[in-house]
This record gives sequence, C-alpha cells and structure tokens, in this order.
Amino acid sequence: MNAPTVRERMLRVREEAIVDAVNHLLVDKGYDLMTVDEVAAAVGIAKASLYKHFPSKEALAAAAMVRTLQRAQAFLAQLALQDLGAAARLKAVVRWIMQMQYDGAMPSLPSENSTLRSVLTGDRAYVQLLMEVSEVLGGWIEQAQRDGDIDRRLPPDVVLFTLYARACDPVLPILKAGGQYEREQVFEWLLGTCFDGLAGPRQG
Amino acid sequence: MNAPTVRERMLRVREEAIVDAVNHLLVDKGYDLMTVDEVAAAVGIAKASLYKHFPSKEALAAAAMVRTLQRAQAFLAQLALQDLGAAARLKAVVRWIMQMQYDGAMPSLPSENSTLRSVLTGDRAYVQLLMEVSEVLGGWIEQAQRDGDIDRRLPPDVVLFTLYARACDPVLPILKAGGQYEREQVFEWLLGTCFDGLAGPRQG
DNA sequence: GTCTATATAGCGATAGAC
DNA sequence: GTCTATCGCTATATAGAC
Repeated sequence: MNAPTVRERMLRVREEAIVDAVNHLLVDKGYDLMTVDEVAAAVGIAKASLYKHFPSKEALAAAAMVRTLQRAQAFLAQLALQDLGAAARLKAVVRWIMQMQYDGAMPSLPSENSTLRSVLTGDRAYVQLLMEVSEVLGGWIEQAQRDGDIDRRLPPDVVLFTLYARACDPVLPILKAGGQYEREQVFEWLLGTCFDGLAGPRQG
Repeated sequence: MNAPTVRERMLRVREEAIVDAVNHLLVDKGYDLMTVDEVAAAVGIAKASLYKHFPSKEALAAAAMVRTLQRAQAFLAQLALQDLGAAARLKAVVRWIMQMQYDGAMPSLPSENSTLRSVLTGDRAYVQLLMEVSEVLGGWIEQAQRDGDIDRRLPPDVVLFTLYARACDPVLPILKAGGQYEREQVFEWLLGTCFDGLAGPRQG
C-alpha cells in the first residue's frame, strides 16, 4: 500500500463525517425513521452526493454499525491487556456499552423483526466483526463460569445474548430522560440488576 | 345502558377481528413495518372499510395495545386474589409476559424513539391503563423490598422499568428462534437472570 | 358499511449538467 | 464529486358510488 494522497485523505474525512451523521441519527431516531435527506442535510451536501460515497441507505447504516463494532473490538483488546478477572472484564464491557449509549455515541442494537437487523445480517463485514467479538466474550463468559462468578447452569450463549441485550435496554434511556438520577448512579444500578438481579447481592 | 342490538354486536365482533389482526401483525412485524393494507387483507375487508371503524393507523395500534394492557390488568386482578408474597406475584407477572410473547400473543412494548411510543403516549386510554397497572405493580414492588426479596437500595421506579423492559427483551425471541431450548427452560433462565442476575442465586 | 378508484405525500434512488 | 431536478414506488388516507 502506498501512502494516501491528499485526495484520498479528503475522501476519507468526508466519509467519516457522513458516518458520524448517520451514527447520530441512528441514535436519535433509529433506522426506519432516519431519512437519507436528513443525513445529507446533516453532512451539508446534496443527497445525490451521498450516493457517490455509499450505494444505499442500508450501506450507510451498516457502515455506522460496523464502526461501532470496531470500537467495541478495540475496547475488548485493550481490556484483554489488563490484569482483570473474567467477570470484571464482562462488567467493564457492560459499563462501556452503557456509557456509550448514555452519551449518545452508540445506536441501539436492532431488536428482532426490525429492518436494521435484516440489513446487518446481510452485511459481511458486520457479521464477521460480530463473530469475532462474540468469540472473545464467549471465552470470558466460560472463564467467569469456571470462576463461579456467573451461574454455571446458564448456557454461555444465553449469557452472551443477555449481555448484548444491554445495548438495547430501554431502561437506560428512560432513566436518562427522567433526569432525576446521576449518570454514575444509573450505571451502578443497571450493572447491579444485570449481574446480581433485582434481588441484589445476597452476601453484601 | 340498554342491551346491545344485533347491529351493535356485529360491529363489536368485527372490530374484535380487526384488533386481532392488528395484534398479530404488531407481534410479527412491528408498528412501522405493518401496513394498513395488510390489516385489511388479514381481516378480509377493504381498506376503506377499516377506516370506518378506526380513524387512523395510529388508532389501530393503540386499540391493540390497550387490549393487551386490559388483559394484563385482568391478570393482575386475578393474581391479587391469590395468597402469594409480593415477590412471587412479581415473578408471576414476568412469567406471564414471557408466556404471552413466546406464544405470539403480545406485541413488544415500544422502545424509546419509536413511532409506536409517541402514538401511545398520545392515547388517553392507554396512558390511563398504564398508570393503573403501574400503581398495582408499584405497591407489590415496595412490599417485596420490605420483605427483603428485592434490593432495598433500588428506587421502585427503576425496578418497575426493569420489569416492563421484560416485555421488549430481545433475548426471549432470539432463544425462541434458535429453537434449541425448551419453552419452560427458557422461562426459568430469564426469570433467573431477571431476579437473581447472571451470577445466579448465592445461597442455592 | 362495504366496495373501487384515487388523491396526496414522503422517501429511496437516479439523470444529467457542470 | 457536486449540484438541481425528477423518477418510481409505496403507504396513509379519502371520494364517491352502491
């Protein structure tokens, strides 16, 4: 690979700006309610110009979600370097998800039957990344079960789905919208209900 | 009130059929992807006839969600007659939600920023019912906290939102779609993660 | 109250000039 | 690659006959 030309760098910057706008709109309105006109307006270019960069609305959304997954992957890699137990790593992941969502930096994962879901399952890069991330998390889950920090009777994939579901939990946005609790306090409560349940820790 | 005429009864039956079809489509595709044409086709009447019964797509969805809430309310009333502790009642409610969803009888509650949410918050009957249901659940939650079955440090509304969120948890449909676990087994796992967390019960 | 046919509008995507 | 202008389709909602 040669060094990128000025032209290529400008293109890359422009496309980053597009993905930023898409990301913001996905957070704000979700895939179905987001329009390509809005994306173009947010970036400050004409709609037709958008289509020179990305071939479809689906590709726009996929690009944003792929970038989110890449950031998640980077966070996992950084976590893996630290001297932490498996359960502590999993909790850090959930906390990271909540922080990203609270700060409006991460779109909700698509629930079943959504348009976005079918878009993403058709995107090779996204599926590949999701598999890699799941691989890493799966290893930590099994380790946490051996450590006795996660219920050994739960199949690892059930645990994995439950963790992923934190990325589309409506409780966080509701509590944020309510505005009567502190950010960190909300994180503590939701981390608690996730790992210790509504009953709370038994030996505290 | 006089006794209903034959005409009124036929009207009511027809509208029940419409709400049934809407309910089914809401479960299947969600509000945004459901079209009024589909509803009409499912009922077997023309679209224009639908609009004689309900003034808009929004009203259709609201009617279906109101009926769901009425059924929830009836279940709560029945539960209140039984000799159960507060925590046991709350678990029964969560189990009921999961059963309804598993059997395709209950649409997912709308997450934040969805079209359906703004539709429902604008519907007086729905909001009123939701308040009544929340009142009952709120009482049980506080009792369960006094009993020590739910973490006393959690604000009751955080607990309430967490329970409501079980009605739009993607983990249940994913596990159902996977098809590799038994229905009752899935309920046990999800009930467990809800009340005892991923860590599981500590003194079991 | 049911139908057929149509109005109206929004949105994804494209044509074609520059 | 950027723009303006427009196509083509779909979906909500309505008109008007019966």
